[in-house]
Amino acid sequence: MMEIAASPGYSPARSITIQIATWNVNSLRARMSHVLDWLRARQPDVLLLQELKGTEFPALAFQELGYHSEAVTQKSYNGVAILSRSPIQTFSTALPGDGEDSHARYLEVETAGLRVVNIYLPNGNPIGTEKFEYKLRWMDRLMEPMRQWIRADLPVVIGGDFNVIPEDIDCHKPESWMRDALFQPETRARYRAMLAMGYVDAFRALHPDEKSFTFWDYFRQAFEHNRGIRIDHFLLTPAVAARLEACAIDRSPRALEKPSDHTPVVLTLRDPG
DNA sequence: ATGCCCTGCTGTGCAGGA
Repeated sequence: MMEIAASPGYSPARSITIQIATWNVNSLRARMSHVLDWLRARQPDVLLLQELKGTEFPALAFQELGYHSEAVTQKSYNGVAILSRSPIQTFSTALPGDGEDSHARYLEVETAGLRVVNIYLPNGNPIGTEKFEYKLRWMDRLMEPMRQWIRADLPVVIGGDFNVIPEDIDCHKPESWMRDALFQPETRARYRAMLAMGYVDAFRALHPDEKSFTFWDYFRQAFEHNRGIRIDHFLLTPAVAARLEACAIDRSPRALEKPSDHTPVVLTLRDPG
């Protein structure tokens, strides 16, 4: 549902915006209190969740906060969900192109007047294995519908955990990631190919020189030292990019006790027209 | 070069994450 943007302290021209957030929670069961607290505080119109890590999905708890929801789950691993204040029409619960692929990593819906695609792109580590090949094939498969959405000039928001460090600026220390699947030339070339199609990286478009991260590993006080990477992204088709108002990383949940290793990214879009 | 830390599982250490 659209809402009047809060504007404490001053009164700009009335602007109607919609906020869409993405958050890899690294187990929904372990992070449920964080998610509920954050929803109450931020009240995004839409929230994309990744790494649910279980088959249970507490739709009722989200409904009590005013959210419709749709989830794609599997035992132990992966899992994605979309919450929305508006009704949700589900288009697809699996990425096309491989009938053998049973991972819960893709959810495509229509809500709030947008096509919203939630992805949990494969990690791909270690390189030189089937896991890395799976990641590259998954990216190739994703690019097929992405081309169609561009051709059809659809208003599409693709958000989620891409497991891609796009450029050097997106990590604290590039040398540390040289042998990692998230930073391989093949991985980054595919991400760049998505941008070349016409997709806009919402955060980077608004903050061309900002070194900000969405993930800090649990080791060696990485968050405290801000040794992180930017791997949670929003890619927008041109029709949506024209409405781009803001894209912000909310570091606060990462500082809580027992946090996810990722923190939310919040996209703000202006009203169409 | 590796582990660090965290999660789920029917486990009592492992796989997977990034």
